[in-house]
Amino acid sequence: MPRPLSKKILASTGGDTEAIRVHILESALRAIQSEGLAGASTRVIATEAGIAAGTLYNYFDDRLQLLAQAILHRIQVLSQPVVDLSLQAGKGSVEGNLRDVVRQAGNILDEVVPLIGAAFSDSELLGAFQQEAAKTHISFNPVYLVERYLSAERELGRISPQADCHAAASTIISVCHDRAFQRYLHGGVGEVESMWKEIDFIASAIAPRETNVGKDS
Amino acid sequence: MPRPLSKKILASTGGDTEAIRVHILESALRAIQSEGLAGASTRVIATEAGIAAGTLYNYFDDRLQLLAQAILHRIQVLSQPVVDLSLQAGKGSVEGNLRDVVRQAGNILDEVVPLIGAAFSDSELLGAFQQEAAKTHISFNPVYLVERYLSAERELGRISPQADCHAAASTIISVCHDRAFQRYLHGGVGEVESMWKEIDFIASAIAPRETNVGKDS
Amino acid sequence: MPRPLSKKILASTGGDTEAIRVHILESALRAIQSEGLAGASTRVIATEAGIAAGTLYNYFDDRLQLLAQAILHRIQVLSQPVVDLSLQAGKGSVEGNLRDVVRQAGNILDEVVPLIGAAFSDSELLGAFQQEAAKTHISFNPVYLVERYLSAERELGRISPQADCHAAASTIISVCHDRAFQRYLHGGVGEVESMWKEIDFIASAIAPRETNVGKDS
Amino acid sequence: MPRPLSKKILASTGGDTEAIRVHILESALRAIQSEGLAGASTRVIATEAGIAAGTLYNYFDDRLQLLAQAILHRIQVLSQPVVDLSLQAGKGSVEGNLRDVVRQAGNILDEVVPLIGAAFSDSELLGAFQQEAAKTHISFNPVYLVERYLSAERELGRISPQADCHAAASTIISVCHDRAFQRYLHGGVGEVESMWKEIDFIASAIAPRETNVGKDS
DNA sequence: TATGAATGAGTCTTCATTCAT
DNA sequence: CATGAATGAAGACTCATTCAT
Repeated sequence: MPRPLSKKILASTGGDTEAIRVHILESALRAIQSEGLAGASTRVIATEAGIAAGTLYNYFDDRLQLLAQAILHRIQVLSQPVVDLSLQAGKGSVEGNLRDVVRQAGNILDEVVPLIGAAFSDSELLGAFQQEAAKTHISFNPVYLVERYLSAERELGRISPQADCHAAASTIISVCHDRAFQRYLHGGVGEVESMWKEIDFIASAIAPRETNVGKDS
Repeated sequence: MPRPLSKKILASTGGDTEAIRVHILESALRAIQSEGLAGASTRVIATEAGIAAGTLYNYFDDRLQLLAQAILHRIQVLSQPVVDLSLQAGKGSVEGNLRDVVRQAGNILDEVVPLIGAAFSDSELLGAFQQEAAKTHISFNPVYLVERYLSAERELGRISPQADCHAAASTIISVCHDRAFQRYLHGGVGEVESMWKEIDFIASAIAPRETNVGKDS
Repeated sequence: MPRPLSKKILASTGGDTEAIRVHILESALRAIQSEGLAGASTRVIATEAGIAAGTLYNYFDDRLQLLAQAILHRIQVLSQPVVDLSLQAGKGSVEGNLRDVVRQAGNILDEVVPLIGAAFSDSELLGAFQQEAAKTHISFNPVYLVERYLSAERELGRISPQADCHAAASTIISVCHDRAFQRYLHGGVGEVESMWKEIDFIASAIAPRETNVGKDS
Repeated sequence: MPRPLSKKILASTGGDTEAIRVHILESALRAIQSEGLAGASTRVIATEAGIAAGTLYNYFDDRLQLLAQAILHRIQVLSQPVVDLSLQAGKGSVEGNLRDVVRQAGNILDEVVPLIGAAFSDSELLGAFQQEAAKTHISFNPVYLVERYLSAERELGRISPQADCHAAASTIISVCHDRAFQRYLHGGVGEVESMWKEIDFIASAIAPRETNVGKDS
């Protein structure tokens, strides 16, 4: 017999359907993060969202779709505020800028990796995830951000003209990804610094060949 | 009706307890790979193994231990034939050798990544996995294999004396890991070639500065 | 297929939550009485109640709580109509009144003893039972009822002024308890009469020494 | 392939079939007492007995028969050493002697009651128990022991000639039984003293009417 | 005769989903 | 459009019993 959504929720969403959907997605994400994927039952999610279990089905086809969208939504939100690194070209040191982007990526990935990992365990969820991911246009590709920055620096002559900026950027991001997974797998935390040697290695690989410069002059 | 193991199984195991254990482990692995970790229920595994559900518990404490051991067993089997790359030092080209190791790692990781990834979603499984892994001596750490090879090449003068072999090896393996994850996540397959640019990039980063040297002289 | 409660049940409960709870409790009790405590599985109880197995868990935390509440509920129902024996003081004969209370207690105990006894075998159930009993206010203590009656009779001079009313009452109830246990243990039924000798014995123990007094005077 | 019983067991039983049977019964009893009736699975019993699970079935038809016999066997053993109270007639005080028997009965019942109680939970076990009990001739009936003693005292003039010795004895044993159950049900221990008032009550009921004696003299 | 691995029915419990209200 | 009680199919795990060895 209960009709209206709780006042609390109505207040925060204005009763807007899309806002409620997002509210549920965020609740589902909290459930996943606190209870684990298996523990994020519809009841837990509904409780977290402050709505009835049945109400979920007015907004989502089934639990899997809801979970997949919740994860994707969070990834999109996290990816939003990535700084346009290319603006930093010419400022500071190349190596320092790369460290900055690595640090930033690390923070994001520390949250994203468990979410992605969760999808690995359930082939149905993985399918739903891939399906939802296909619908969504993920313009955010950190590789391109970094590549654009490196290209800008190359134009400024701060890195070697022969440097393969795409390969370098791609390699950097791979290291970030891998380390985030390792941190999660081994329960390590805040060990972003363990990447510095690799980052330095890459930075030096694209650095202008000072020896040449020195020798030429 | 509780009698003998099916003739089929007895034939392939000879009734040996350890062989039956392995038979179950392999059946469990097939179940994980075809149904996903979450779908690998005790019933599915038992069916796949051709035994009764209860029989599993004569060989394993519980489902989690069984899954963890199944995954570890497969990883050990896969890691068995890893070539000692350092034997290749001095032969072929460094870049070619790295491509070989990357190809080999790619094949293994394509199978291992979904297995490891599965453990991500379930902290209990992760625990069981780490516990079982602690019992097993997994000496296989690809980073060291590659690093050893690179060091050998450095001694031979085929790569730059200043090269940070550990950072380079670590970076290579990170790229391998990341790409395996990407392949799994996006359902892509056989895209090992997409790594060549990054491998070349790393190879050139550690290459001796012959050209410069040559130019100078 | 998950819809409404069966018409039969809805008819008898009006759909009232508390009425359904009681309906389940009574079904559980029938299950215990016909199958024994160990045989009162959730499936049996659900079948007896005409509901789905899962529905039990909408009303009770777990099987043990359900069983404990079922037993307590029955005890409360049985204890309801216990006559206030002290009202009988001065009427009829003391011995006759005691026989009445013994008969009444016998009927109740014949049903209660198997229920209580059941809790003996399972320490977990015993725990659940004690926990539930703590919540419920069971004021019914037959010893005090009988003691109050005997005291009233003593005031009226119908029993000896030296009589230890509490000890007498306690002894009477002990006899009732023990006989109920014996009846249950040996499958005997309706042998309440076997107690008359003991009751007479107790009655004569507290009787005023009229004969002596008479003889003396 | 293992043929002989473990040396340990052979040593203690001499390989005698009946001795082995008793050994199993005692092991089963320990299992019941330490694990509870439900916890006394065939495997637990077999382990406790130091034999294989299947071996049980060479000595007993099924688990229920085994349990019932184990309980009965223990009860018989416990009942063995009951002192022939009638030998005490004329010595000490009647009240003191009754207290002694009550104390002795209390100790036995404290162990017997949980065993009997266990049978209450499982109607099948209760049936098996009653069946086994019927086969066995339980000559031990404490009521008769006490009655015999009281009769002896009556002959000696230490209790009233009108005393109904059977009713008194029966009442005493009932009190013992009931208190043992109460102790078990409420977890009370060593509270045998709580019975003294009732015992005194009964003792005084059968005491010679001193007042008469006094008055007559 | 003793063994103990194999069985599979059975246990309690959870949960995604539906739909009458 | 929200509710939440009802469903029943799983789920993991246990255990009495059998029988080939």
